[in-house]
Amino acid sequence: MNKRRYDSEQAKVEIMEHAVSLFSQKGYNQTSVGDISTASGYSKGHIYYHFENKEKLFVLLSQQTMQDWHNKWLQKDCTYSTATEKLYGMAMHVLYHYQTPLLRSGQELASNPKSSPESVQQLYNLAIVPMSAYRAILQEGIDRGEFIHGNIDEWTVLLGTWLGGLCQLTNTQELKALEPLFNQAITIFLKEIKKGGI
Amino acid sequence: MNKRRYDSEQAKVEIMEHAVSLFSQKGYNQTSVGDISTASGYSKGHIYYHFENKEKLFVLLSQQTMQDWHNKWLQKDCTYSTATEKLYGMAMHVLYHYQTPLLRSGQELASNPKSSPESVQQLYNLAIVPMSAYRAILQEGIDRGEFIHGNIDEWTVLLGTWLGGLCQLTNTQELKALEPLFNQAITIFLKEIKKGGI
DNA sequence: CGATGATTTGAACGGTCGTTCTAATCTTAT
DNA sequence: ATAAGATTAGAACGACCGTTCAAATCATCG
Repeated sequence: MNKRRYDSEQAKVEIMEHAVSLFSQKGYNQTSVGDISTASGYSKGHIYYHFENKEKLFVLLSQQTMQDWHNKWLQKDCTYSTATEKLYGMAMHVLYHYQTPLLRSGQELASNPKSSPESVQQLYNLAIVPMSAYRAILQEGIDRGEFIHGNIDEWTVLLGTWLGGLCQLTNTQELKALEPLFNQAITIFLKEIKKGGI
Repeated sequence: MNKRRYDSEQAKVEIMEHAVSLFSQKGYNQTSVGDISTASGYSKGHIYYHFENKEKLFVLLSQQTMQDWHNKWLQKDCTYSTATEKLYGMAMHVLYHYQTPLLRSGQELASNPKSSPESVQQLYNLAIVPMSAYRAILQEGIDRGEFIHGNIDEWTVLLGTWLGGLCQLTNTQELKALEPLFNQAITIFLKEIKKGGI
């Protein structure tokens, strides 16, 4: 009744790490179970010992990645004292920690009619995580009197789509070089919502 | 030496129409040549009579779609009298005519290592088309004295990513319902760049 | 040691897909 | 009408992929 017999858990972790890397680089459809097998050094059969199928593996990795992103944000969140600071901090957090390539390959899975509806739903649910984080900051800003009263749902979507759009640039550009762009987006957005900013 | 013998050109057009539709709905990898054959009613062999391979077909369709989008914009462009009006007009043009699903599936092709570098390059070049259209409006606004002097390249990227991000919503929402969101994005953006807008 | 159950492998299956090839059909020109 | 060339169909190939399965290996416990 030991927790670990002979390190199957370690193998599972290694498989997941290589799978995340491959899905991010090549996308969902273009990453084969054989690729994951070769990269991780474990047989294809062994992957199916740990995971029901490729689809479930991908959904699990996506959820775990998003969870990880959110947890890291919550750690930073309390280090800022104003909602305005939080917005700039969030922009950097998105730039450096949002796993755009992995989450984008989820669209491949979601657009495939053969994918199980359950998996597709689980992937769509992931989009709620960042949106609710953005919304929390905006709400806090209103409550604290930093931001004007406005349509918070609309603001959330506008902010989310802008940051999401900017993230697509991470394919082709250095992250460091994108910092001014992300900050400028926040600055422009703040002009709209900040009290006395008109 | 007639132009059309017996309507092979018509067949080619029909194949292209169905291919665009399928690539948009199911993505690049999940759309097989067999799918296009079934949908169009022409045999797989016939598709290869008109097109060198699946990859070239997709690139051609992408280019044609982008060209079409740009041409339609140029027709509208001259009906607006100010750069400000053009920005709002562009937002609607993007919302209703930018073929997000098709162009997104280009990322599947581009992320596949087996794709020919030439095709990947051609797809990346497509991104220049909308960006230069945005830039032209911003430049005109500055020249006409509507907009302040600022970093036009940065503005172009910020506007482009925002509209691009908003386009992702067209998957799940009605286009009509997105109009206020697109307009609001332009309004916020204009507050930053409009003369005397501070 | 020997049994038991967890772990791991690698071959094999069934299916799909992009592409090629050959033959058949059709149009046009002579 | 018949040859020549354009067009179309459909079978076939070779490669790959997700998944299954039976057998082999290993750690632990009685």
